[in-house]
Amino acid sequence: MNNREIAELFEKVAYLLEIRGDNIHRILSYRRAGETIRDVSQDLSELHEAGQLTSISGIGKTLAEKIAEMLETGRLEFYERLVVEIPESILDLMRVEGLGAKRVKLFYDKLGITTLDGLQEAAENGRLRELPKMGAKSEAKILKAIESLKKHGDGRVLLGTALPIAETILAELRQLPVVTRADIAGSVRRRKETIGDIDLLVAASDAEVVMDHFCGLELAADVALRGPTKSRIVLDNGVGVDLRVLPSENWGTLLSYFTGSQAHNVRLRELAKKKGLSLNEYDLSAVSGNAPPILCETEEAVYTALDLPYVVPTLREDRGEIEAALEGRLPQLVQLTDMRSDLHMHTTWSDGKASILEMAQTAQANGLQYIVITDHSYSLGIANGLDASRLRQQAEAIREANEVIGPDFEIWHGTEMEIRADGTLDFPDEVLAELDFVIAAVHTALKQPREKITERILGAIRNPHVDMIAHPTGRLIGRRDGADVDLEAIFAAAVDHKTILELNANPHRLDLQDTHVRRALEIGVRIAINTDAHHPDQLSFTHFGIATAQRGWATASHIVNSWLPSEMRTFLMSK
DNA sequence: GCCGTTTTCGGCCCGACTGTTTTCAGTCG
Repeated sequence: MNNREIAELFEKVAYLLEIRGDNIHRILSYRRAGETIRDVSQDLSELHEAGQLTSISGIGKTLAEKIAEMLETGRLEFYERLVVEIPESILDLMRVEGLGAKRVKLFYDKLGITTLDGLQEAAENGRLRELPKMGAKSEAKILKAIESLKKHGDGRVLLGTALPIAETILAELRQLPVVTRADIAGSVRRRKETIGDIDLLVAASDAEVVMDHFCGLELAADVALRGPTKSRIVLDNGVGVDLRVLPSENWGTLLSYFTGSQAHNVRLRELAKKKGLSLNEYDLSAVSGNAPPILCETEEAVYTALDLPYVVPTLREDRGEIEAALEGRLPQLVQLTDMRSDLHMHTTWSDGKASILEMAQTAQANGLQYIVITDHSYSLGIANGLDASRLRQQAEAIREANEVIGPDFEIWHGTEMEIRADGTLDFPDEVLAELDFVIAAVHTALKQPREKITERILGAIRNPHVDMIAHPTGRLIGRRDGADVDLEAIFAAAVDHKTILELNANPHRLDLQDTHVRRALEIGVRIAINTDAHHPDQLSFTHFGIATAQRGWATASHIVNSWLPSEMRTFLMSK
């Protein structure tokens, strides 16, 4: 079993224990273990072999034994015993919004409901309302939630989808005269790669006006709840948007609280507690005595009150940032303004939508100093890939574009060359030698067994002409899992051969992902943040890559795009 | 089930909203 499968099984165990009515803290241990394991970039099997499973925070003796059992046997006896007691299909019911363990258990115990369809039928036939604490309204809500679940799934969307929506709504609310402050909070602010709910905070002299406007937004397909300080609308795509209208004198604690993550908040509260303070969304108050509560108008003030340096939202995941803050070793994270290049983009020569010059001019307007044009190579026929002859014609076109754009900007010539299914490359060394920068990538046969696909990529890394591996796992978030590659081996080889690995900034990819970046940097891999733009507009994807790099604790010195053209040349010469 | 500068026991965050109650349980974040 791999990390993801182990994480999922622990999360299922947590739900089953919850339905069974087990101790809440035991349940949370399993749930947190699942969440933590999703964040671990190293393979659990490696940690197991090294006897280091319990070095993962939240994994103690018992859970380490269970992980070992799953790794060695591919099964978890504890889970198998649980599903004898409670049918596995019941877990589907927990995915219905508004249903938790208590009601799911009630439906099972009293009506024998074990499936989503069974629940829908019972609701349609008015059988749920006969149960204690249930009524017609609850029944209708459940039907609606089932419909939404069947239509939209769990409703997680890409950051690239959620962020523009959040910014649009925020901009509209800011136009209301009563609004004095407005911010995005939650996972959008932390720039998580996928988003469950959009969280917005507003300070206003009249909450009612804001709520009216919010619930009446054209985007709102449905108003899920409406209170004096909190409302929630649901959009056509199934995404929920929560709005809280709150006072501004304690904006710092509010923004901090609603930005999360929950795990980070828990750590902050523990720190507060050790100082004899209680931290909630409203203030920091003394646990005993009658000192007046501390109001924080800024987040900086919250961290200062806890004797911590400010922790930026992209780090707030309880992945060691609290410890680093306490010890004064928070990283100086890479910023958008550090970027001087984009090393991966396409033009009309292959499957891009704009000319070399259009891409270059947009990149220059975005503040870059140089770019590399990297159209596809010929075996990716679907993308109109270039053969050696067209590649040489393109070299001429790039020379011409350089003349037009003038001396303040450089257009380099490169390729995004296929690593074919058999591991061979699309161009021979003598063709690659003519290029300024060579990317190699896999786009096909991503389902190959681990050893085979890993060896394909390792082969490319070992080729002295290959400067970078693009989107190393090939994942498309929510659509396609990445290839089963041995990233540890790839990171080690990338260091040995001075091969750059890409953090692809396209919001569908974000590959390497944040946890991979973190691990790669520990090993000493050089990372590039590139847009892989197929259109000038997509050159603005860089900020998604920056956010992901920050979530991977990257500083400017880790990111090769911070180098001057001359520095990059020197590096490439040294390979 | 985890964890420890209150360390091997006893904590483990807590407030808003809804629907069903007649004072609160369930769910969510």
